[in-house]
Amino acid sequence: MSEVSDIGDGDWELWRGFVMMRRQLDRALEQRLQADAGISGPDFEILLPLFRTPENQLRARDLAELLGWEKSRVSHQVTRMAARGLVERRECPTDLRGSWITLTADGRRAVLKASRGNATELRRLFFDLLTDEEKIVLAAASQRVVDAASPDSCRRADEILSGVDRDADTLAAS
Amino acid sequence: MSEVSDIGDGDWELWRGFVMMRRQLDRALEQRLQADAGISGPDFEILLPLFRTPENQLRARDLAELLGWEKSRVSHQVTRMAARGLVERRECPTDLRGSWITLTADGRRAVLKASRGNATELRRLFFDLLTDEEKIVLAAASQRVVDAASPDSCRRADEILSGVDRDADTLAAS
DNA sequence: CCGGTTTCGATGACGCGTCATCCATTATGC
DNA sequence: GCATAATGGATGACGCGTCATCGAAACCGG
Repeated sequence: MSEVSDIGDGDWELWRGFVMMRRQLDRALEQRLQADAGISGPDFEILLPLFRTPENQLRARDLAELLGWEKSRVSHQVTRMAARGLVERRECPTDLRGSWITLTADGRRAVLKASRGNATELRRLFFDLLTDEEKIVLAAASQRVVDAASPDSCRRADEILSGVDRDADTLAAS
Repeated sequence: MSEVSDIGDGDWELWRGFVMMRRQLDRALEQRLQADAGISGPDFEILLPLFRTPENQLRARDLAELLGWEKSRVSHQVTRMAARGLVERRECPTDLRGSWITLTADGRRAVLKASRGNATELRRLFFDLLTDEEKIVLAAASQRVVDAASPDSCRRADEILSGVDRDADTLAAS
């Protein structure tokens, strides 16, 4: 019989810790944003690039690429945020298909209220807990995973997994 | 005007890569599950403990604690899965408030079809990309972050950030 | 036994995220 | 110039996840 799994116990342990870290981190940051500025994480992700850009406005398309979001996600998010007055949609004169997303005064206020707490929390729960060496390791690992998981390499996955879907009776243990 | 925080460029770079890694990883695993067994990540998280348990059934409460989910999340998820025939709800004789969640034959088939590809993808996109040293670093870092973000330490965060004028925020919010 | 409290779980509302679809505009090839 | 594709973006449907609320059953101190 084959192994219980081709993933070792130590690796499962690592994965579990990794998932937990993400969950806790996201939860803490989200709560801080909500308490400080009444906005969500996705709200802040949109607001920050708008705030940093000279004219406080970006094309939806650029926003999508900047954040790695799908276009439809940007559109939905902007719709919700526009309803709350954090951003505004404007037509694009040079490309009539396009639309500019611009920061409103309320949006600017929200960024300012959110930034301090967000940065502090990020430092407290992440950056301050890592040594410089660990940061380098993490950055390198992240890059490798991103490269491996990028659409280009998905075909490779299909090849690897193209065999029979033999039963995986790999789960009875814990 | 471009400075909104005390976090260095290198750290922002790290954070961005980290976020990207999580997104890509989740997306790839999700797609693999969908292609192999027609189920989602949350579906799989529910099915796996049910599969591993001797009687193939668990109390909703235990499922919640096992996964670290809220009870309402379990309830919603089970409702959706029951509608697709992956699990069944049954009344609990010994505690009339409770309910057993049981694995159906379809649910069992789904687990079997999903497990292999999920493990392979996890290895390809994560474990195989990390050296043993990197795994140790990552595990240690994860543990540190989890400890820092655990509910116990949340009060410490409030103290640290208590200098902010949070009163004005609440007034402007609603 | 009885009234308060806690636990179990379902439910509705709402924001998030993806997918499929659609339409208008712009780019491209003949 | 014109047909055809490609792009930018909006929209609806649907699953995911949280929060607040609810009712019912169990627990617990008198």
